[in-house]
Amino acid sequence: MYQKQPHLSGPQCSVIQGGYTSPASLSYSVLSHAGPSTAMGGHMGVTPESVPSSASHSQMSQEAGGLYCQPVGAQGPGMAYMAAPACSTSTGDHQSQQNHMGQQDFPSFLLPPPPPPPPGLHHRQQVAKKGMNKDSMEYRLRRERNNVAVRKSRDKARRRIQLTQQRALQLQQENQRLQLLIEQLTHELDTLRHFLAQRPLRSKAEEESC
Amino acid sequence: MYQKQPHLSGPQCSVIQGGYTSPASLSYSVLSHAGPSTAMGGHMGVTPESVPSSASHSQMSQEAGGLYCQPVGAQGPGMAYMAAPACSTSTGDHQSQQNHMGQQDFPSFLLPPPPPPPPGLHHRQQVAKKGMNKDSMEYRLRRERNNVAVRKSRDKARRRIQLTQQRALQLQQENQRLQLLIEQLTHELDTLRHFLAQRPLRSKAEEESC
DNA sequence: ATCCATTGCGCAATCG
DNA sequence: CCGATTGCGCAATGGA
Repeated sequence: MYQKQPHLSGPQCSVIQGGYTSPASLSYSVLSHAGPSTAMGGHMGVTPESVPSSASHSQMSQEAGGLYCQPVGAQGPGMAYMAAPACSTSTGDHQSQQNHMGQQDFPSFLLPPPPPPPPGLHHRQQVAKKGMNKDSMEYRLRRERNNVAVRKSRDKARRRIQLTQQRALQLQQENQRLQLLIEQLTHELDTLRHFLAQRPLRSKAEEESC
Repeated sequence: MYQKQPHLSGPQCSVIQGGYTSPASLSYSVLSHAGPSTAMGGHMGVTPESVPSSASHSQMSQEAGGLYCQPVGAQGPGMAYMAAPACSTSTGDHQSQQNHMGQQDFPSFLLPPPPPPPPGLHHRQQVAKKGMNKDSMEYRLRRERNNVAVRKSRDKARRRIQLTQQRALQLQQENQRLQLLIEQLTHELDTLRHFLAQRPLRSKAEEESC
């Protein structure tokens, strides 16, 4: 049932273009995170399901990308929309960050601008990752492979969740069954005990005395 | 612990820019969908969890966006990478589709080029949605609200899944407990029965006969 | 008609 | 280096 198309609004050209926004966005702004349910803490230690093995991870990845170069005088509190057209070139796009909320409690420039060089990582690799050309064949191959992996992983997760759900249901039914059986047995036992109570023990010796 | 920043590869300007790709992408190409687990059908009728109320939805949204204007002579089988730079303007971006795989079993142009006008939808609304300026304040507000809702919904789902998991565990333990109790009762009952079997019923009449 | 809730998807970071 | 996970934002859609 795949290969469905929603609308296809714009020009529908056939380009990769890969424009994106994820690596940025302050996310969880005052307005957002403090709001909903358990408020803070959110999806912290909440493992998605039984999660066969991994259960810790880091749950942090691309959060505040646009932390730097924040308009010092952000808009009013609660929202920091900026009508800037675009600062990165067509190739260097992505990471456009929504910069929700806008201002932190403290100037964000104080944070370490360049990621502190983690020991053990080859500079080459870093550059290779960061300088990766979005139009490169290798990049697209990587993306496609990852997309496949993601879909697979999510299907798996869905199945796992569904199984857990079914198991819970079956266990509940089994529980009812067992509880009923226990009631039955208990009743039977009571009856038997009552029956015996009415006829005190009568040993063979006693019987002989008759 | 939010407000973390990953790397900030590019220029890190503070723009919304909203470049994105989702609405397109053929997705689930020969290579992808046929591959993983249950292959086709995938996450079809698999409700994420117990899903309090909604359980049908349509599970289809933006799948084959770049179906049209596919390069007739796609690359080889298995991958359809295209090194096109970008075709949409900075404002009309998003929906760039990866057009994985490339060619369908049949020329995709045969599909209805313009989305068939769904009866019941006002043209105004369509335009309002599709022509939405990515730089508009309203758009950003909508996006941010939705992002908040999405985070909330996902937190909820995580909690629900976790609860189901816990419930299954508790039920399993309860089951063991009940099963043990049943064994006990059954044994006791057997003992009692055996005891009675060895002393045939003795009515009062019989007793009097002694 | 507007708003929130869900859901599938692709991206990037990270884990194994 | 590669696949598996995971958090995130986007867009479509369901539902009130």
